[in-house]
Amino acid sequence: MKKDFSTPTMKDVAKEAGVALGTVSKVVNGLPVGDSYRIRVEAAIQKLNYQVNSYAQGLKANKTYTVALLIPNTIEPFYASLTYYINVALMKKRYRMLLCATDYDPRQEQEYIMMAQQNKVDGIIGLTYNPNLIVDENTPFVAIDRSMGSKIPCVACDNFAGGQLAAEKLADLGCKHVAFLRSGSTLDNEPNKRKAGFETGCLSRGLSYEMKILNDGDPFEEFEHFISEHIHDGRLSFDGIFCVTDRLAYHILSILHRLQIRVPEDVQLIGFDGIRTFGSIDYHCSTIVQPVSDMAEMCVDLLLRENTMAKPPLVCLPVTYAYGGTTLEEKAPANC
Amino acid sequence: MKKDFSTPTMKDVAKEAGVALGTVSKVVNGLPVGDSYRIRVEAAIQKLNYQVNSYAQGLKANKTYTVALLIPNTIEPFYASLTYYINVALMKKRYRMLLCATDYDPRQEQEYIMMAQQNKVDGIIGLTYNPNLIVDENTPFVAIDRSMGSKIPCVACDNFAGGQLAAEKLADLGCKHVAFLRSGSTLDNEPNKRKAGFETGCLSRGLSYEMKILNDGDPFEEFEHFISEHIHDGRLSFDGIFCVTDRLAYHILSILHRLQIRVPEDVQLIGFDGIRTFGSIDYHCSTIVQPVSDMAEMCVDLLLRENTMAKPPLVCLPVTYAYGGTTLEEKAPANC
DNA sequence: TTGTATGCGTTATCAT
DNA sequence: ATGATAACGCATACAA
Repeated sequence: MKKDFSTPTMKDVAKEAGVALGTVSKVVNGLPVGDSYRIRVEAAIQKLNYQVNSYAQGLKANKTYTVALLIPNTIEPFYASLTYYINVALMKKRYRMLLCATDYDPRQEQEYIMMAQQNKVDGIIGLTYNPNLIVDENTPFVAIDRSMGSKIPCVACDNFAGGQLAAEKLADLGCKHVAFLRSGSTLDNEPNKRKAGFETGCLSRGLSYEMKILNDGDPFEEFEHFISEHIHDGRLSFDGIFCVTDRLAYHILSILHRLQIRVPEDVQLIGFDGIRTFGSIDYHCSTIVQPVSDMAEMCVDLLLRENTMAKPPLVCLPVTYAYGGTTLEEKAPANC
Repeated sequence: MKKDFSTPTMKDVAKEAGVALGTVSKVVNGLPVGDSYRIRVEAAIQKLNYQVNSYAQGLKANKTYTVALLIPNTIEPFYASLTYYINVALMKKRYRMLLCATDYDPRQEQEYIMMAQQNKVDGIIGLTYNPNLIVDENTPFVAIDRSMGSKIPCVACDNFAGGQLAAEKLADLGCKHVAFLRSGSTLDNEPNKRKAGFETGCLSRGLSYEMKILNDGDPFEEFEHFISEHIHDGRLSFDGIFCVTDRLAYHILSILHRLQIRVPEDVQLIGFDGIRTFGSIDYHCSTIVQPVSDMAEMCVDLLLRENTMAKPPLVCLPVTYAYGGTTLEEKAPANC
């Protein structure tokens, strides 16, 4: 019994064109071939609707033009945006992307890494939460937002400068006493530098500040308690807040509304991340903007760079400030 | 010259364990093997850190356990959510996902399809905008939100019922004269049924309505004109609006704010999609909720279903209504 | 220049 | 039950 319904192979093309197998391979790969042969082969390819089998290619060449992306999910705007831009950056270089949504689960992260290795990916880009990931020595790896040792490059925005910038902005906009709010992973990662940057900025501008830091398990309600405690005679005792993410800022905003504190009149609010899901019209809050597209390109560049020696252990990309309605401003930027 | 730094193969394991190649294969695949052999092989696998090569498997078996997802991007909440849940549904069945962000570009869509076919994917799930996609007959395909002929199943939410539900909700909440606003692709797709459903709902409830429909190229500002034109003596001439997406609702909301129209006091607003990126605390507007997770599961089920005959041409999944602050409500649902 | 033969890592069909 | 061998589709070194 012969294969019949299956997709055509090079052998079929060769037979159809009346040439040898190697000749077809050369035509497909753009290697020099006599014109008369080339034409016949191309005609046969058209006729049979032939497409190369990347699996056979990959097996032979030990290269798959495939990269795995490990990311908690694609729903939170920062992850969603990163995923998109990394996909675009890979596509530009004609690489395919294996998406691995890990749900912050260290076990799933490890499982996906093994899957990727079995799939012989040419590299892995990972924003992960497992501190002891086991990843094969000869599978290139680029980490986002977390240092995983000097052999693995880490790409992040300049989180420290971002915190500093937030403090300076609040000072510029007239704040005197501010608060720093943080929740999220206590894992040793780059975004944690936002706090140190903010403190540095406050000190250099003579801003006094307090901090409320929630650890992983803590209930979000604690932020509401914290804010309530700082209301005396209907007035909030600080006039500026820096939230470690836009997500948190969004949450704080709803608390403030509920407590009848006006933003930005009574208190100004700055978040961090700066993703605008619907283009320029869409913002929750003023924010420190991560250069997501640049970070994505950098990840891909570093990952696919041949020269292993030229891979720096940490790359910090510059952040910017963007107005978003929760700070006072000379004037709001034009919409649309 | 021998391979040396490359990853170990079955042959290496066989040599290490002192058994034949076939025996290793059996152990790896869980086929019956003598216990003494099994133990030696497993030890060798451990020692060498062996992992199967899915590319060799795929070549042999003509099955790759890989599915491609074609989606415009992963940034807009509905697409982001769909991507995530499809990834989860695939993972459950131990399938890998090739992410293809197409940017609404018909050419990229076609390119990605060819790439997927060369990659010998076991199937393709696509939310596409190219009406003449060429896709190989023997590559299973499931479409989202767009019918592509009776041979290709289409998965969507019940868009007609959703439009109807929106009209009924507005009627229940006291509206008398409402508006339908729409922008987006004019391509013949399932979401376009929202309009017909809404009209049907209005008629059955005796609601009068007007419509403003923007075509692909039209500037968004037209919505602002439309609304301005319907303000007389500071009052809007309709008391309810149904927007064809949450994205549009969000935009309309900011226009209404600018025009000093209060929501929901002066006019109630219902959108469509219902993605909450930050969990339950996060909403822009009241909305008709698509069952994204169910849609994702359905796509995967249909795609991987062996029995080709059992694939219905169109599957519509039920929608629900969710309060989100832009409609009057008996009381807001408890947060958290 | 074109054709032939071998091997990539695996699975499956054979004998043993 | 285990070991040898062919085949999957392609690329390439080598022979013609």
